[in-house]
Amino acid sequence: MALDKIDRKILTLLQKDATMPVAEIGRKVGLSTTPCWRRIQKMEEDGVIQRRVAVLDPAKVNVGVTVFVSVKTNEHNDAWMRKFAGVVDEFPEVVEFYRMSGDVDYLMRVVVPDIGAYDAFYKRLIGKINLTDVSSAFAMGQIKYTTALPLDFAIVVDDDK
Amino acid sequence: MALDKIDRKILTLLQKDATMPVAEIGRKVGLSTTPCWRRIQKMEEDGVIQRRVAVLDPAKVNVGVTVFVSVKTNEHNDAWMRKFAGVVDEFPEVVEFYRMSGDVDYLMRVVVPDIGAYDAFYKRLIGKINLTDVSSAFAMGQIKYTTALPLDFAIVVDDDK
DNA sequence: TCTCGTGAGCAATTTTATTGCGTAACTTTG
DNA sequence: CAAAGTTACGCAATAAAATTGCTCACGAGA
Repeated sequence: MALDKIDRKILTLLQKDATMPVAEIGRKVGLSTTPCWRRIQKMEEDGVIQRRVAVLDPAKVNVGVTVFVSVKTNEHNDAWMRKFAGVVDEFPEVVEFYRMSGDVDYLMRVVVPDIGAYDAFYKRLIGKINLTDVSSAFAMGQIKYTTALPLDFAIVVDDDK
Repeated sequence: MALDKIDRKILTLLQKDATMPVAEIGRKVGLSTTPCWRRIQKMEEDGVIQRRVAVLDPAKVNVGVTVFVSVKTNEHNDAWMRKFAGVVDEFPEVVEFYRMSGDVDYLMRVVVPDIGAYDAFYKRLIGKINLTDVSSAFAMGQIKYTTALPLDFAIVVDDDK
């Protein structure tokens, strides 16, 4: 599952634009179409590349507002966590959800059109599961957002190129 | 720029899997290839669809740890904000960056291999820009992560279908 | 040196994307 | 009410890209 320099170049390109023809990717990384294609296939099979998706403009689909919701709880057992996860999964407004260390127990990122919609979401959420300590922080603006992960840390075997 | 029910169905599919052939998308939304293709083109031109990207498995590229970094500052001017934004842009580890209301001024999501790498990142960051009040919260696990935005709020004109 | 395993490339072949053209439904206007 | 324009559809042809089969070259180990 190790990635060499060419693999990482390919991934860098695909993280930016997954519509680029394999022939062009090959050209950019110094490979002909076939071996380049095979490398991509392998990375998909290995699960390094999970999927290819369309990224939409949040404002254009009317979810320009991001809210970070912190949750503290007393229920520190696995069953409750699963239930919470299940509930959250039902809400498409929740685009990210983390179990945290430290001060808060869970953190989620929620996208909505405006404050009013957030309030409606909030009511629906607490209707589905009992949450005691919830705190919401509104983002005034998204300065950076990328789906591209840094590849500088990827495991490498042979990296002389 | 309004989206009807068919457009939203198309977007739902493309947000899940952008490799699906247009013919198949058309079949699923009850349209032949051409009009379906034209709708997709239009949404790309309109910027509703921003891009198509490959999504990688964080663990497989060795950035399995997410850290949320909160920043408070006294510098509440536009120039400083731009500088900060510029600095952050240089760091591929920072995948999201928000200007916040309330308690903290900025919030960023950082992905790294481990605590040690986070510390190294932190040192590099504060070497680039003077930050006084920084607080880091580690995620113990990612329970949900999706690039798919909810389409329930999208602006609609004619939605009788 | 011989043989095997790994990657590369060329040249089909198959799949998809893209375009040209004609038709039907709905709207606007005289 | 009908003519004319606009919009969206579908079929069929064309162009582009993905995918596969086969062969060749290189380096490691017997």
